[in-house]
Amino acid sequence: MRSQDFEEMRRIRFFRNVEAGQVEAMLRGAFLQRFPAHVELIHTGEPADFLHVVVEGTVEMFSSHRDRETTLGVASPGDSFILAAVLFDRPYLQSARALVGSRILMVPADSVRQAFATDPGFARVVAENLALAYRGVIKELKNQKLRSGLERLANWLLTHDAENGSHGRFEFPFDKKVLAARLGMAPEVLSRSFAALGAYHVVVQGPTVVIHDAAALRKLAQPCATIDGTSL
Amino acid sequence: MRSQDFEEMRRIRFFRNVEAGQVEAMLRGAFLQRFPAHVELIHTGEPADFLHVVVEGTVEMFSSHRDRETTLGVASPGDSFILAAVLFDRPYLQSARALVGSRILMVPADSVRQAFATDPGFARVVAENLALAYRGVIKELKNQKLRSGLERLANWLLTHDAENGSHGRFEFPFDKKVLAARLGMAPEVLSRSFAALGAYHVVVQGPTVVIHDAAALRKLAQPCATIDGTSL
DNA sequence: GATCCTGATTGACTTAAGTCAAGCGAAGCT
DNA sequence: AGCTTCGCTTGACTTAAGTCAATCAGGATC
Repeated sequence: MRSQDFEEMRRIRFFRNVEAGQVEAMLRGAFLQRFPAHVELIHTGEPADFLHVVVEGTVEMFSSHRDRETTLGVASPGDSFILAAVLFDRPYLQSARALVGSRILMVPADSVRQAFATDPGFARVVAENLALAYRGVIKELKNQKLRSGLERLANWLLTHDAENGSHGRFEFPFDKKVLAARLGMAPEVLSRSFAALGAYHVVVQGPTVVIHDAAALRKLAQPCATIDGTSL
Repeated sequence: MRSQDFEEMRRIRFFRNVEAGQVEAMLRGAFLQRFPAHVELIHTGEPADFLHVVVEGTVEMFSSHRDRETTLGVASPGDSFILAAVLFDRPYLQSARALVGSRILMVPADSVRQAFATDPGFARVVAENLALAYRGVIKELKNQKLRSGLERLANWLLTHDAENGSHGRFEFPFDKKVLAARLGMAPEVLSRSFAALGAYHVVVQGPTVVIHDAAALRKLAQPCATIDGTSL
């Protein structure tokens, strides 16, 4: 890794509140790698060799079983993934692929475990990350089991709009079929769901969405802090 | 808490590998409480006042939204719950109710946060618990999104049998309607699924199940280490 | 420009799962 | 005993979602 990269890495969310010495120790053996779109970074079942942190780009976490595949989440810059597997030396439960060209920081598992064992501050950061990740998955599970496809879509639109300035209009950050997998439905069902949202004054024109009546959409979506809250 | 209880609590899985002094500090302000069956211990959305640890009994973790309700997991003796919420002072994402009369250790959230901040050993234990919990939910989410109801049931039967000595025969540890919620299906669907498993030589007689042909059931279930593995 | 892609949409149909209602049977009560 | 209650099952039906196939639109390529 080049020296100007060090500075950039140290600003990453994941390394905030971690002792400078520990960060450097972890970065020493680390790689900063560029992956083209659609490339698979890690594969379910393999041993956890590196902790991955998204520096730039978007990474889809997914998993397959038999002939089915589903998306479990999408990682954005600043997010780490497969931390739990790395820490306790377990096989990955998820696969990851770059959705667009991405820069990924790869920290050797040993360094992470070393830092975790010796630096209580880092252990705290790790626990916080795990707690947040855990709560995120719980929410996703509730989202999945307690809502219909249309409701999940409506809520996704609302939270995505809120995360992007609440203009009531935005572009899709990835292909609609990725969104479909993300929401746990077939692409065709997503199409039909968009059509159904016409009744709630949501208009989809190619890659852009306009929410003309947020109140109506919210009435359908019934957002809930213990499922959607991006903050809690 | 009585003094003979202290000894019992210190043997709990959750307190293994934690400094004796820290354990005592946490237990000092703790309650050991008995809850009758069907009583709700905590409720979604409330602030996290106590860390709960199951000493005896079984606790169902669930959540409701609109007019729907679903079971997110079942905690057995030795399991703690809502650790993530307690640690970072967030509202509960799940509700909990006793399935049978249960003894629950309740540790004040402050004590837990205190121990987490001061004892690196405890922080490590906490991170391990969170990592395990996280991986558990990821598996549950995959189970939910990648398998049909019948497949989920088949796998539940296999793992439950394995956890109870692999005799190919066991009694249900809770009502079938709880199992149905656990598996994410209506009770009626569970009934029909049991009927459908007749073709695989699974016989259900009231509260007992007999698996006559584990190989056939396994062929249907297609168990997978990255979904079912109780160990990984 | 013509051609290929790939992603998205639409229609017709199948399948999985939920719902409603009725009936059964064991546990518990008076 | 007679009764109720509750959990479970079964049947008939509805609804949500998946599947298959055809079509269309926009970008790339040559």
